[in-house]
Amino acid sequence: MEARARTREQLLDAAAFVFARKGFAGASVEEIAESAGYSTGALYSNFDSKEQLFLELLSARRSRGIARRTTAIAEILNEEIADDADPLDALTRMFVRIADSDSELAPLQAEFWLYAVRNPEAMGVMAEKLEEQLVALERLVAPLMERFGAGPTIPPRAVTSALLGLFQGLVRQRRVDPASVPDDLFAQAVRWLLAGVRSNASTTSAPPANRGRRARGQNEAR
Amino acid sequence: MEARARTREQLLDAAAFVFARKGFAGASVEEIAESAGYSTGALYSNFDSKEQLFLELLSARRSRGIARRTTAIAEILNEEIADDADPLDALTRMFVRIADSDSELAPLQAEFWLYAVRNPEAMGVMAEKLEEQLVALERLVAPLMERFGAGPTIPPRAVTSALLGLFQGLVRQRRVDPASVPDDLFAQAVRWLLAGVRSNASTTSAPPANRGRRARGQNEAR
DNA sequence: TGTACATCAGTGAACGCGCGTTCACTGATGTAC
DNA sequence: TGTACATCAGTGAACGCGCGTTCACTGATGTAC
Repeated sequence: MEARARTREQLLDAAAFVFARKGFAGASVEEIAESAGYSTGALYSNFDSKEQLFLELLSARRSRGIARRTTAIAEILNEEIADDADPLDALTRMFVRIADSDSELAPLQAEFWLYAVRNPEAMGVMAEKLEEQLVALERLVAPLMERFGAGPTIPPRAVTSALLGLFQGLVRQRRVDPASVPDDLFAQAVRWLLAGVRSNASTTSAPPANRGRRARGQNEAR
Repeated sequence: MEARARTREQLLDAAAFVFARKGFAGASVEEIAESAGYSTGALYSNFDSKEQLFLELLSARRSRGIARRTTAIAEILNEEIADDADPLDALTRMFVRIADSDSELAPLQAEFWLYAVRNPEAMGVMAEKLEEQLVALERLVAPLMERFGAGPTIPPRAVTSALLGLFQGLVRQRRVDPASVPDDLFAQAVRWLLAGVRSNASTTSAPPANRGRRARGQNEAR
């Protein structure tokens, strides 16, 4: 690799680390440069500004991370299926790993999200990355749905969105209080979700009346 | 109300607003004080530091917001039940309202979360607030579970945690790309979850084998 | 009722520090002959 | 192969700005007599 390109990569690595730990506003370019082993001048020789460095991280790096995690999940899932084991046990391991050991991912993602909420011109890139992630995940979720016998009327995309939201929400919650989100809660919730999808509680979803129901419109004056 | 206490409240209101829009590090005390109609000195006459003001917001204000939202949900739910309508339609409205119109809640919450992740001494307070919210929500979820016929082995607390995670995850996702999280996705997912909980896919959860399964341990050498 | 004084919430200018950014410079590497 | 020069990635001190915090002060309000 060209020397210059390697410097850039090192600066990006350091930036990801420092931004995750201190936040966009809290991180100083000096700390980033120093942590990469360079001077602040080197940073400005490779990037226009602190802001551009941050955005570069979002637009050029996120895709790589998404792809890496998706293939990792796919591998584990396939392995379990080949072993004829419960494929959802794999999700528990994945969940615990991302939630606990990759401790920089969630803060950095929160930082990106806040930046995009506050700087709408960056929201487009953010939406692209989300789309990328949803497309990648859908390729894993669709077969799972079929395997679990979901009704053909259920759009895999909606289920994928829900799963991603559930995952990210639980990861954050686990950081606050691990006890409130036990290791297997995510997989457990996925089981419930898939079972629900299978039983197809689509649009009707009348609650199973466990006591006499009055006909609509007969209720007394409000 | 005492004049001093009112000043404090106004400063706290302004702080919530500015912190939500600029973040903890990005907000300036001058902007907060000015936005409340006071001088920066007034702010320091009421709070020890920018940090303490922020923490005051977390520890003294969050509870109020949680209680307010919980009772609002409870009211709507009860109303729908009294009308004998689908109680989950209410959730759709609630979801859309909090996600779209209360646009400061999610960023401020993300800001608190990031602060706590970075300053572990504040994590305790954060966990207390989460606990408070889970307890409040559980009182709404447990009856719903019963109504939907959940197996008695399913702990309401786990379902509540999952629902809160799902909700918060989808709110954030919706900010990035509203199209990926349609209005009724949250309620839809809740339906799936509750239907799954009813069918009780608890610990066993063997996937419905749609082809011959080999006995465990018979698989060829790895 | 009126006067003198005490209290204290809020003012706003001043301070000093840390930051993002700039830029004249260095020195290693490559190229021309 | 050796020499002179060009290029350019990276240096690091300097600049100026905005910020959090301080503090001597003001002036409205309440109290004592």
